[in-house]
Amino acid sequence: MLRIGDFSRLSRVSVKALRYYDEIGLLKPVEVDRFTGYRYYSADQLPRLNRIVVLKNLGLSLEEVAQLLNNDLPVSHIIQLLHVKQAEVQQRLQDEERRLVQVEEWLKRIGKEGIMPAYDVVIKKVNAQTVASVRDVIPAYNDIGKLFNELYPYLGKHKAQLGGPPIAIYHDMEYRERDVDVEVAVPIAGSLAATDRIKVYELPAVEHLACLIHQGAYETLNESYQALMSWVEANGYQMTGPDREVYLKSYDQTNDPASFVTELQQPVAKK
Amino acid sequence: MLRIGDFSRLSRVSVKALRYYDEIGLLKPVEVDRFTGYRYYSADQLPRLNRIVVLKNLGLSLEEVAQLLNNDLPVSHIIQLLHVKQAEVQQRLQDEERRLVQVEEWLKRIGKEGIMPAYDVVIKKVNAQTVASVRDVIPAYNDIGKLFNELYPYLGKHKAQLGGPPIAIYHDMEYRERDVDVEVAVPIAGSLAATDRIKVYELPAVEHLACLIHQGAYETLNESYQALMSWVEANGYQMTGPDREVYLKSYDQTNDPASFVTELQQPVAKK
DNA sequence: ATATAGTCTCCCGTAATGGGAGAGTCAAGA
DNA sequence: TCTTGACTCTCCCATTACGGGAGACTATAT
Repeated sequence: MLRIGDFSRLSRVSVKALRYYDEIGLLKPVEVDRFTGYRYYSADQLPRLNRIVVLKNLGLSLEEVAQLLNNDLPVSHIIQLLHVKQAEVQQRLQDEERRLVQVEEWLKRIGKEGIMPAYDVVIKKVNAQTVASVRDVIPAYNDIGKLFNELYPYLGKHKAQLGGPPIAIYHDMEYRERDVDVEVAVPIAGSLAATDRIKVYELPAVEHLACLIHQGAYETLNESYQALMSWVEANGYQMTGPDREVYLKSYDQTNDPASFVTELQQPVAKK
Repeated sequence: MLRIGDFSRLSRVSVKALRYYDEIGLLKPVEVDRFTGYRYYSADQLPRLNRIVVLKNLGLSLEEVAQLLNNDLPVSHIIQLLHVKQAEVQQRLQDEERRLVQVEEWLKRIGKEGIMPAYDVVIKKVNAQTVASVRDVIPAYNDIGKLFNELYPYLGKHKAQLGGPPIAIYHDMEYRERDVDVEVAVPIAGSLAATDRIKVYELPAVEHLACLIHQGAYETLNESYQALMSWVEANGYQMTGPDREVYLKSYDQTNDPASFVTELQQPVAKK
């Protein structure tokens, strides 16, 4: 009979952990003194404890370890659990790899620029949402306001319930100075009648959207676009669809273009 | 001004998380209604929130994120922190890789044998310990008892305090049927006079010891040895020193050889 | 008898939220 | 104006696998 300290030394498992395993019923001492509460273990219990340690290192929770050890499950079930664990480990492995790339990217950026980077790119997912939209080829970017001026009065007239900030979608696959194919859309709740010019439909969900918040006037948007594109490049993504601008803070909330807030969104996929 | 739900939708950060960030002072709403407690955010806060998300994804704790964002630390400090994080990520990456190998090993074993594996190998570290030992070349394994019979009476006579179970160290680098160079040792606490035959010295620590618990009579030890060696092979280790047997439960505690418990220990290093 | 080392239970803390209760608030429709 | 439903608030508990520490008791050696 071994006292907990001796058993701990033999097994290299801490006393605290042993008491915890006792508490959750994973490994009970062969004997507990009814008067003093002292736990007494036997060397015979070392194999079980070793197995606990090994399974834990495999990434199983103690609850899963207990399942594997207590019932004698069918082997198929065990294999299944291990396959699940394998997938989890692979997932975490990928996560860590991505993390490593990104830490290195930061180190590179900060080393080059000598200051904290000025922008951050986040990968998001957006759900499908019903929108009312107008799409047209306009002479220049600045004419985008006209499309909104077409859309908003219509929404007001039909008392549509707005469901979020307005969005612009640039359908050209490359950059254009003029004759820009652009769609402006506003999320709406409920239903709304469409017209020739104004479509109402469900904007599909996008799984991976590289997003960057642009602060300031629209004249400096191109810098932010460049930053976004180079991030996409550097992080091993490729662009998979038309990019969007979400007007989070614009003329409707402030008159100072310097305080505008716009989110640039670029659908991407891992290369 | 955005209510927390709107801000949550725009940022894709949960309301719970936003409230938590508020609580720990990481991102406070621009305004909190003094009567209702409602939090009001501004779109201007999205860049900061994005940065929080990005740094969190890099593996920083929220406390570290707060440090980076609140003080304007010297850039060198930031770089240093990132290097630390880089090392951590690499460590976790390695851990996961090892884990993956081991999960696959288990799947292979369980697939081949059709049942739960019968043994487990654990990597341990042992500290240095003072031992009293006798080393000799004995005709056969069975004669090992004679060495103990030489050692134990001496320890008893000098009232030595025993510090753990007895150990045998096999100094031959390869397996031998006869003329085995073996050392038997017993950890002791305090000091003890040595003799010609009985040495007292500090058995050095070993960083990586592949350990397997053998249950049963010593006649079947060789099977366990084979299991241990093939595990070492399969997991990319190599043997780096003489192996040991630790007699956790033996004649001194039971008369039934079938209930003996012995730990086989093989010093190893990663290949 | 005493000193020392070991053990017991109980309670708190971790990191970053998620879940839920119960109460109050906001905006829109009838 | 009232109601309804969607939001929001605070507070409390739970998660994982223990580690730290307090205060009390126990075992063993001198």
